[in-house]
Amino acid sequence: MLQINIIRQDVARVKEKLAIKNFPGIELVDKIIVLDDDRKALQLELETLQSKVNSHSKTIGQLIAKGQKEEAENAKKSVADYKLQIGELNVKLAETEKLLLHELVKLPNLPSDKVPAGKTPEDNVLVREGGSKPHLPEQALPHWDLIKKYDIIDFETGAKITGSGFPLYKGQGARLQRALVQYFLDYNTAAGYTEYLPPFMVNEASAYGTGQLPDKEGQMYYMPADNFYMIPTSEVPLTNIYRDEIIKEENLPVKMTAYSPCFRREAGSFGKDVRGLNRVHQFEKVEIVQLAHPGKSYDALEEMVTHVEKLLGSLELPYRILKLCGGDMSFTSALTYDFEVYSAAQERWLEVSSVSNFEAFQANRAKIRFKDQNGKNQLLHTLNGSALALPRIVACLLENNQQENYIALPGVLHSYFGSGKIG
RNA sequence: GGAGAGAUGCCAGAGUGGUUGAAUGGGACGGUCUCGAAAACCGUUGUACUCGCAAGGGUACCCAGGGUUCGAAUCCCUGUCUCUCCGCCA
Repeated sequence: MLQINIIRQDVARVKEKLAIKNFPGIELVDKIIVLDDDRKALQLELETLQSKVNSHSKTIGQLIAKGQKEEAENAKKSVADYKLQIGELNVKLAETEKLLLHELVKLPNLPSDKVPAGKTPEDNVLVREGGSKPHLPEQALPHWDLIKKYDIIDFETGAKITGSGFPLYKGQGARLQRALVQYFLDYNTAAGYTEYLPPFMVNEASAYGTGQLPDKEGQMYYMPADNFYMIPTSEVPLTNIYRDEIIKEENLPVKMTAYSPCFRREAGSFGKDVRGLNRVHQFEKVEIVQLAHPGKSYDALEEMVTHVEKLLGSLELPYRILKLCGGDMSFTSALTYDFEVYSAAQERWLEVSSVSNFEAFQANRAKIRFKDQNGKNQLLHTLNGSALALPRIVACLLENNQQENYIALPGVLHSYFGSGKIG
């Protein structure tokens, strides 16, 4: 959520920035400012009355103490009138605040100055490419065939147990998941990230704090009996660790990593994008999150990009890094780099990580702050990225490394996997 | 799931209807003393919103949400969480 004060400071700039994100409701900005003006006026009126009630009440107390009962009774009567007005104003103010918040949460984060203009993924800017694409033989198989050939992932039985998009990993397939998670966590903690194992369900306040609610409600699995949401990413519990907290400046940046399964309803997805491991309802992911000083968040972002890049390099997968254009960025992000690996058998790029700086957008809603050197509380910047999401990494590992009778695994995984190959 | 106890500032912990945004202690910060430090002493030490050019005001907040009252940290209701006991259980 954008800070209302920042919007008010430079309305023209806010509108300009929203245009880069191709936000269709620019006029919302003016509406919000009018609502905020109303709010201020109502608040002033209300507080003036409350102030009167308070001072009268004090007087009444003193009168009673002196035994002047009649004067006290008269004073009580005069307060009753204020109380009526206060009641009405309270209702109006609450309505206005609700409306203001309702509109304010509709505004996406402002893109940073570094974000290129553009509308579709074609407008994303290629930052770097790395690794080399393998030359596969004619009869190379896509991963959905390879998993059957080696009997390592069973979608049909997963569908029987739960439903479509809930893969059942088996044997070496299950072990590969464990090996990758372990490797990623070790890699992240070696870089100074503190490892967590968070709850996989969160309450409403947490889902709201990181911005999953209210706009992405339909994408989460929901448990009505307890009002819990299954996490779509461990970013949610990790970031919410510091919700409503004030961090000491010397403890910045806060660097966290966690493995978790991720649950996504993916309502509305269809077609070849969802084939095999490309899009599933439950998948494993290791996430990195940073809470950074506002002046240092873009350095932190670059650091995270390098961190993920080296990790992909160590898996010996062909990758590329894209800087997302305004139109392809998420609602909450100020700057995002996407990491894609090349799936040789599908002959397409698959997104495996997305590293973003949210600036103060999440922190404003979740009230994540630090005390600066002047003793003033300031919002932090939040950043996160995947390091890494497993399914598409697995798809590429299988496809790109397929041999006639086995699948070769990159050297870094051998000790974790207990073998150098599948099959 | 059943029974009971509790939730107050950075921490501990008073406070059971009237200048209480909150005693006291600890911590932290500033100062005095000291060559320096410790000790001692003095002082400072919440957040959000809002009015104001400023100085300086106002309002709200003692888990959360309602209620009673002229007035609530204090009384009532509901919820959440924590602890203890019982039950169940990997």
